[in-house]
Amino acid sequence: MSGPPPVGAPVLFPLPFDKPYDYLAGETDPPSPGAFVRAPLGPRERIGVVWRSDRPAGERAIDPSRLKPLVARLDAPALSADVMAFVEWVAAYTMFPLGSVLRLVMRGGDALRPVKAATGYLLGPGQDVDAVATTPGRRAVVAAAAAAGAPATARALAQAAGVGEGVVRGLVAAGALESVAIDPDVPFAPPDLDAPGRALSADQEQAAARAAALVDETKPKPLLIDGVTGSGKTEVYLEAVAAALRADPQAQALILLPEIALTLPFLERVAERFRAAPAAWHADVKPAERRRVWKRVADGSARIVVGARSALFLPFRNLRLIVVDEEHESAYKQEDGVVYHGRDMAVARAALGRFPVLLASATPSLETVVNVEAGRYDFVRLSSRFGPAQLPAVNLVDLRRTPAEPGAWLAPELVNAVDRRLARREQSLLFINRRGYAPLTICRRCGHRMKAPDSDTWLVEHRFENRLVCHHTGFSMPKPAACPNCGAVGGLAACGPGVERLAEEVARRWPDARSAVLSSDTAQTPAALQETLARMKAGDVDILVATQVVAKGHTFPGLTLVGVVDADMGLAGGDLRAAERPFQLISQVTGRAGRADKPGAALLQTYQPDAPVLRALAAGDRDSFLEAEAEGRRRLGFPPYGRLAAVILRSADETALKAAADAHRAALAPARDVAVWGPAPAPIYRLRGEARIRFLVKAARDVRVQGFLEDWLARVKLRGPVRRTVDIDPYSFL
DNA sequence: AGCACGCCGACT
DNA sequence: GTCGGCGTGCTC
Repeated sequence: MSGPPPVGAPVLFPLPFDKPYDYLAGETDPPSPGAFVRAPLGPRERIGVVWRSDRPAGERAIDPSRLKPLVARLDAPALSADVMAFVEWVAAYTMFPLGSVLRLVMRGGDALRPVKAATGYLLGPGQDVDAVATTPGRRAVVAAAAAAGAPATARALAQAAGVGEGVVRGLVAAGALESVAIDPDVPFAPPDLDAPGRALSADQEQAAARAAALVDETKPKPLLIDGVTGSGKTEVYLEAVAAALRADPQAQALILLPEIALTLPFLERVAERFRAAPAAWHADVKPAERRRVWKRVADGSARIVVGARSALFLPFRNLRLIVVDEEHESAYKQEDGVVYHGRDMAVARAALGRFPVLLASATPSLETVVNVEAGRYDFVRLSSRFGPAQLPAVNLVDLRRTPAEPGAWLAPELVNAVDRRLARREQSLLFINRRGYAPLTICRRCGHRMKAPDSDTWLVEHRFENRLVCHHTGFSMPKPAACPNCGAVGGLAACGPGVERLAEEVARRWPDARSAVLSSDTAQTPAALQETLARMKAGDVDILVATQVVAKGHTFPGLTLVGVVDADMGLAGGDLRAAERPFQLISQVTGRAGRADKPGAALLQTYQPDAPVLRALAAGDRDSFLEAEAEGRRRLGFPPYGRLAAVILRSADETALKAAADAHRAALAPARDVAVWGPAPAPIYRLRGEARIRFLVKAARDVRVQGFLEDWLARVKLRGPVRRTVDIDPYSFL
């Protein structure tokens, strides 16, 4: 039998495969790259994506007789060439399999399964609406149905009209509303691009114009929007979003935020600016809404997406702008599964798509600052605060000279400062970046420190729940009455302060003040968190005790004092950003004070008042801090002046782990401008029952470290129960 | 990721 | 003698 050769289609699956598999496609009208298809894989069928077929012919070593035909083509918009190119780039950069990266794109891919229709309602034709719209509630529903212009669900109508669903059903029964089958994944309302934004200052106006002008460039550079807290970065980049969407009626824009900053008030702010709710994508979005967002991003009708880092992998049809807010946040680093940095991937995504990316921060990362200095990024600076607010004066409290009383954590100077605020009816914020009651529990009798059973981590007491919790693995246990080591009863003592313990001290010192605690803890629901924030904003809280959940874009008009209980936190860590992070965190927190017409003050308690980080903070001198920090990293050849990658070996079997580490060491071949440190035990050696050993690869900036790693790791055969992961540009060294 | 195949311990 | 542990390898 002869004839035209069978038409093959390479299909990539959302599985840890590093290449697509080939299938037989129909000879007429074969599916084009990006199409979603169902194909047999082993004993079952899977959904995959038709991938680009530009691989060299030699790679297709498979016997053509083994090719199976595709089962079906799915009725979904094809993945854009942009997204496919991004998947390939991320896989190559992070050294994770191509299919694992595709999997990130297909999370929310329930949207590919057919859903049963929902019931929508619209005003029945020729009905005497006035006759049945007899109550205010009914009239409101009729008005909402008329305003919707398209069939809407009973729930949407009831919500719009501010009544219960029963009212809607009543109108249906009365024949005023007609029911039709609709897609349950209702489209997002289009943004109103003509709606005026907030009034802008001259500074903001200029920055917004710079950002908006990038939309017309064919190969725009990333733009850093550098401005102190309260300088109005959000207004600026929302104008750029408007410009991008106006320039192209199909364009989509993505605003990335660290998960923790992605709050309802922020979404409302975007909704207010564009008179339409944006699509939101973060961990708390429920499955049905995820499906809706995914589908509407894929068909291009969701034009503004606000999301956490994983939103980068949504199947945008025509993404034309990305904003990375709080660019410096380490929360952009994804540590599980495919390891990537959201900010860096956003920059790559924009470069591949040749569209602008805006990085916004009050305390830009050193990486970004260096990119600006090297001319790879542009920047605009918003120097003055909008309105009358002034930056707080920052003073250090030297705990060596004026310590807190035994069993307390607030030094006299800070106590007095709070007293003065209370007398003036102003608000204070006490910041401590430690959740729980006490970071360490120790037996007074034998000195035993309470550890997680399967990890080398301290257990943190949470007094509300009376449990000991590991903040790294989530392990928790009831607080025992007796020491598990020596059996002494009642000897377990809390060591050091956590947010709960500080709240206890506040309640003891100022029993008549209205105080509140803000922490991202399991004991607090998101709703409770929002409520506390609202009370703080309204001035109904005198003293707020908070962890870093507060160090984000909230504004508290009555706040005039920020006390940082332990400004030394993080200074001692063995990590290369040890100094940078507290600087950013403390700058953000002190940025809370003095938003309105009252000048604010910040007091930082420290045992190391001479540390460069703290001196820079007290002097309000970000640039000299960054300069000192840059110098240190340059000397060591660390990022951003050099490249860093970590290779982590994990196993429950320590003998096998050590053997694997030795094998890796032995397989090393010297390479130009590359140094490999290790094997060394990871700082937390045991985690979740696995021991971890780490190599650190340091390379010059112009070395492709991935190539070095590929060569090296290919020479080591992984044996037995040892797992290996590669982390390009590691952040946390844990 | 699943799922099957394959070679060593305690059970109806 | 088998059931089943999960290490290893494959899926076009």
